[in-house]
Amino acid sequence: METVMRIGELGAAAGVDIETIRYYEKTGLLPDPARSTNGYRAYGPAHLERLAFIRHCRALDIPLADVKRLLEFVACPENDCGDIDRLIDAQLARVRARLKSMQALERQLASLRGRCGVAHVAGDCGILHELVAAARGEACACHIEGLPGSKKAEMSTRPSVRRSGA
Amino acid sequence: METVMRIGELGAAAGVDIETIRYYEKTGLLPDPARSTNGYRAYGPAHLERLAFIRHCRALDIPLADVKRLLEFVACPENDCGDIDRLIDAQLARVRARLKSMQALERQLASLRGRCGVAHVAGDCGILHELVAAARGEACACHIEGLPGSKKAEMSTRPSVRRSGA
DNA sequence: GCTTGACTCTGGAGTGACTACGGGGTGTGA
DNA sequence: TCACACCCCGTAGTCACTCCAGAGTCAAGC
Ligand SMILES: [Zn+2]
Ligand SMILES: [Zn+2]
Ligand SMILES: [Zn+2]
Ligand SMILES: [Zn+2]
Repeated sequence: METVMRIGELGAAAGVDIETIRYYEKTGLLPDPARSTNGYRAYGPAHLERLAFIRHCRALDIPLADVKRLLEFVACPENDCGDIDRLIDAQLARVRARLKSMQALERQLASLRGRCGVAHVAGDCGILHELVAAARGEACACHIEGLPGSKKAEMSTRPSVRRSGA
Repeated sequence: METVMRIGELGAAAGVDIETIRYYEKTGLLPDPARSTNGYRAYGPAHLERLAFIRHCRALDIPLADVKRLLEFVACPENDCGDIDRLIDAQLARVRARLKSMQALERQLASLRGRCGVAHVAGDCGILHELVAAARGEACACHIEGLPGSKKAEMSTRPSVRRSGA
């Protein structure tokens, strides 16, 4: 059985949009595939595996630059693995920082949502009132003026990993 | 007391980068301020309040388009507040979805990090092995092929709200 | 008077990871 | 022959900033 795929088949097999595959190729994450006589990309199982690896790393929110480095480790297994550890550590730290601020966010939004009673005019909406009041500096940490060490956790990029169709 | 600020003062007062302020102006979130004779922007306290409102909403990860809508409600308090509720509900749903996938991410990454033992060659690194194995489809939900309802929670944009210097 | 430095102005480009589009070529079943 | 699905390429758009170059403005110091 010859497992030669065109881009659409590869995309369907991996659950990845074709445009994304071409993007990975353009940015050097996927090697340039062979071409059929008509110019269509011709992929083999190795491409599928590599693409799945990339998508799995992306599902872990690992940035493409780091995925590239991981792929180099896969290609060169004789390299030192300390860098892999550090990479995953950094990723974990990023995710934990985001997680923490997400939790704070969730709490704030949940309490905010509870502020809207029966009022139906925006001028009487508790949500809007709360937002305006908070912006004035009451009970909010997002815009304290003279605070020295008031850095928020950085948020980095979004993973998203959405698949188009089954 | 005349509280007329130049852009740098406004930025310092609100803890916002000047570039960000100009960006908000360009995109219509902040109204075009008056200009001094030398062409410098001249802001008043209303601008500061509006900017703080925007930053507070951004700290809640509310996208700028929605912030714009909220500002319209502030300007027109006679409008129906149902839209505010729905907006906050949607935001809360987004945040909760992200939170959930962040938690899953944290678990996956934490277990992944534990995979690296004493090995110092990438070829023997448990992390890399696990990543490759997971990409092949073992024990991972990120790239199941025939699953019908396998949509991942969408991740939307990042807030970041970082302040430059106190 | 001249220089230095801090501040401001403008328009434009870059970031990450896609996503969408326009204008065309290819291949197959009716 | 025609419709339609698939493929090609290059470019531009998304979001919320962030950075830059090149120029103008202003007060203080010498
Ligand atoms: Zn996976
Ligand atoms: Zn309400
Ligand atoms: Zn706030
Ligand atoms: Zn290791």
